[in-house]
Amino acid sequence: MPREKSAITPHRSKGRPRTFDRAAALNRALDVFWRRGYEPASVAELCMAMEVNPPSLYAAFGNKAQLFMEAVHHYEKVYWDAAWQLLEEEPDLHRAMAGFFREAARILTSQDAPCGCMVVLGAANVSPDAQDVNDALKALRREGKDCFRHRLRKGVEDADLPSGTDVESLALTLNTVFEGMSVQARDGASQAELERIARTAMALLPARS
Amino acid sequence: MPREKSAITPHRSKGRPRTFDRAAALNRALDVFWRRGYEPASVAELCMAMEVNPPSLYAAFGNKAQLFMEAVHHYEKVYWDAAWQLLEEEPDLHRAMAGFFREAARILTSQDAPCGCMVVLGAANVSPDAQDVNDALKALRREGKDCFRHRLRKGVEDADLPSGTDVESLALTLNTVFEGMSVQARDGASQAELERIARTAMALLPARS
DNA sequence: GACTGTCTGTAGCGAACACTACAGTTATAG
DNA sequence: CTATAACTGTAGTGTTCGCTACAGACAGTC
Repeated sequence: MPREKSAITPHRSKGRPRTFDRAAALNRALDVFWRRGYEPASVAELCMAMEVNPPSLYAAFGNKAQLFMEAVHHYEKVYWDAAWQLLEEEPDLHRAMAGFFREAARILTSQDAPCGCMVVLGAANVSPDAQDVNDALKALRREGKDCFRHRLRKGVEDADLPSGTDVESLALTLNTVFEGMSVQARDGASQAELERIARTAMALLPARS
Repeated sequence: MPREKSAITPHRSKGRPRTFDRAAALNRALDVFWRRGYEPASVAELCMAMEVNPPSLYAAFGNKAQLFMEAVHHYEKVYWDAAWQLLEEEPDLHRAMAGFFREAARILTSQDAPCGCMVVLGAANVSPDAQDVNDALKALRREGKDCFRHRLRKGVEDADLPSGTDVESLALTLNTVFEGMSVQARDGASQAELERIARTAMALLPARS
């Protein structure tokens, strides 16, 4: 009965084995980065939360930027993959969009503290020397926009939207609402408020012709 | 012929007069804060841009946080006051909204570098010890939301909108689009793209009943 | 057993941060 | 003129930042 990951990752190589759970530590780091953002999260605070000393952190994750990227990756996988998949795979476009936004409202308010989406706000203010981190998040934001566009295009093909629909403008706008919801969430908007925003924005989708 | 402010503010008090133009220095500071955000803008960089040494900065503006607040205040006054006034005073609601968003698209792309709105993104990631700065911006964001709500309510009273209009949801959503536009702008969206988003979002406004 | 490689905690590196002590300068007040 | 008060540049302050040198601990390999 092989397990994918034991609590303490087993070592088959030489050397002293790691004494902490890498996956658990990554989760703790994600929590800190999500709440604080990239730069305000200090390595000291990360170490505290991860219950690890700096040398162990650097040995396991490289440096702060790499740890952040890995945390974002994990964040996307744990929190958003299902939502994006729902958007893509639900056959009916209107239900797909409504479902995605409802899920987004849930995720954006799932933390006990209000922090919005890590991809949208996690590296909003960043020194010029950490520009690569911001660029990576920017690429992820672009992916989100592309998902909207792609799904809307499919909606037109499926005749869920009128053939004359301005897919490009609609994708841009829905993506803007989506990213705006992160700002709202960080300002303390409740799940119900975010759902209301989402439901209102759904009116932008033309009915089946 | 009294001038409101001479290039070098005249002193009627004792002591050595200031040798730099306070207003001009504030403008330079605004520029730095706008591009970089609150925390990544270092006092050293601010001093460089303002052509002033640290002691002069602190004597004239208090500290970094106060300088930032004053810069934000100035930013609001110079860039946004006219837009909010247009929103409030243009009699026709649909024209008021469209005008405001068109103006917003212009302002958000007016800098040579993409940076979005200072109120929305200027202190997005901030250490816990600068929380008061974030709180102040949050209050300004709330004001914006209230402006939308107030204007929409007036629109219903003026019969520019149907009497059954859900003003609250509409205000929340338009404000979300507005704040989302800042994220788009920082990601490099052009004025034309922002206008397209705005025009698309305008479809949320019900026609005169 | 000796050898080797990786992880561990301690302790501290240089750099950058926001901010200021201080002495000198230049204005007004009396 | 002297005294006082505000601003000036130089040259720092203490703190925090991300990161690491180092020595000891612990594993597999021979």
